[in-house]
Amino acid sequence: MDTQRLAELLFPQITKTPADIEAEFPPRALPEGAKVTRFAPSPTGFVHFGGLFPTTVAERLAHQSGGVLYLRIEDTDAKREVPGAAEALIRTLSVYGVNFDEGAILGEDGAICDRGAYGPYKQSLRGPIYQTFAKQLVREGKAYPCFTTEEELEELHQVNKKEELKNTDWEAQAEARRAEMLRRRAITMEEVEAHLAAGDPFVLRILADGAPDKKIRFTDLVKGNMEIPENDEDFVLLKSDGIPTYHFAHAVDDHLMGTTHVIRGEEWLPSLAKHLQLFRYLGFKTPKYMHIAQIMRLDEEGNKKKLSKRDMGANMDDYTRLGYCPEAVCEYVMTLLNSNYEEWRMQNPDKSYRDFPFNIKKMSVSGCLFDFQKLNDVSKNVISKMDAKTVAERVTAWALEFDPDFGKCLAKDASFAEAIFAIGRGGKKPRKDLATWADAKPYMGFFYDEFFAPECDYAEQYDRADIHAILTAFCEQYDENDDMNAWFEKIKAIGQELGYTPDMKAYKADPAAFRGSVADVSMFIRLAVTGKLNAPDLYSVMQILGKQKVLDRIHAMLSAMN
RNA sequence: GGCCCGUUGGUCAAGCGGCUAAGACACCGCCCUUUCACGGCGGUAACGGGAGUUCGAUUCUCCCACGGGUCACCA
Repeated sequence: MDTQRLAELLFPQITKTPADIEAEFPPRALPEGAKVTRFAPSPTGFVHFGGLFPTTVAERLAHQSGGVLYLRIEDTDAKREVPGAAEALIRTLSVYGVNFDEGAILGEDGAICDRGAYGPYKQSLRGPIYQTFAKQLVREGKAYPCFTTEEELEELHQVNKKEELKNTDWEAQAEARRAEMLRRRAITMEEVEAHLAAGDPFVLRILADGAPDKKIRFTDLVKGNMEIPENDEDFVLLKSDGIPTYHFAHAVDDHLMGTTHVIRGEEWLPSLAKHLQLFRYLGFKTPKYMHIAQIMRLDEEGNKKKLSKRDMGANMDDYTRLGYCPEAVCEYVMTLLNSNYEEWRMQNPDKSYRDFPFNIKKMSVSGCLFDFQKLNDVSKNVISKMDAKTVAERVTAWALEFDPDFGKCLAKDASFAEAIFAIGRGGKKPRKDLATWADAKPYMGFFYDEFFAPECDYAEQYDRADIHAILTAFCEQYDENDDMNAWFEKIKAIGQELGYTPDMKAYKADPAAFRGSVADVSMFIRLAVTGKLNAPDLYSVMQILGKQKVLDRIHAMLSAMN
């Protein structure tokens, strides 16, 4: 077959050569060791937690090494494309600290535009570039056109659609494919001309030179050394619309754009042989690869499964809605990404995670289970370090969107809200009771009459008359200007008169010797004032609430008891 | 089913031929404490199984089991 002629027949419109293209994409001038990484999403949906993972690695590696992080949109599948998805992707990533130096970025008008010298960064706009390399491959006899229609292929792969495939089906299918491949390869120039004359669409397939029983030795930066079988499948390079498949676009773009490290999920490992083959065919230097373990979830049977779109915690918007702050999510991601991160964090409690020396060697090879409990713990620590003003503002902002009734209460008086969140904040041992912004209402909602709802009654064992007497006495003696000590001394004294000891040690040693303790007295008052058995420091609560409201609530309790 | 990857406590994990097998989360107990939270102390809990290499295997090799991923004109 005259491959030179075939190339011209197939791609008459392509006049450039690969060398011309190469000249348009000169190597990057970067310092030694600088890494060029990328995020290359297909605009088919939202950002997935599993996607944030490799992306964070790419971001850290690039920016930590003085390199470049760029974004390339892999919109090679028009059928699946979701309008606006790319824009949303970029915005979400930005929230989680991933910002791009180059590529398809968001302009001031909110639309996507290119920045950088290696564009266009949308693959759908790079058709001629791919075709130039495709033409070259045809010329060299490394690729050929295939006129098999989608329907025919469908028929061939029909068995594949069924979940419960039997052994024999797989074998039969593989056999059928091999036969089909040979048939396709045997296409003659006459047949090609006839098809072309008839206007038949075709795909361009690679002419695979691999033997599956031969292995390629390969080193993945995360997975280490491995042996993978050579590729013998004539996979598609260009689809019938002239747009490349992922495999082809990956090789061409990552080469031209100067990617040094390809960071992606381990689900790509099985097609690695294809990529290696392509880089070799095209004469490109292969980048370094990092295949990152997947995040898993537990299914009904208790087995691990890849975290999928529909799972709670997959969509990054879930975290926003649940009230997790991005800093906490990033922090959690870092703990999963590098096993020594938590240790570093303990030694550097106030540094940004960006100061952490990210280390590829400290990455896990196996997939981990998503753990909300751990996220919550991480989040509590993150929030406990924020000042009251920040917490108040962010809780308010969150509530305004997801819990408007509560949000409006908070927004009404910002300094009041700030005072609420200042309780127990700061100092060496700050309260850690907020894992999410949504936790604020159950903890602090009682400050607002709208959400003040005494949630339980006094336990049976307490004498109603005692409670009544204590509350009444407290009302009589309460002085807003007392300091905490004086305030508490009064409470102790009130209790003691009725046989409620202020000496907790004595009480614990022999509870039967007393009617109760000052803990019980405090509880009576706390329940009346906050409506809850558990609340932040009662003295602070009263100071913030103000004398009138404190007395009102206690009086309300008193009359409710009658 | 083929191929590839993986397997240390409930979870995340350190370990890289010799250790009483770290640490964190969760859980339990104690202490601190007017409740809760915080903090402190302590506890329960692990090398999937079998061969081999070796004086010695969690660590190296092989086999098995289990789990995951993948087998498109999707990425």
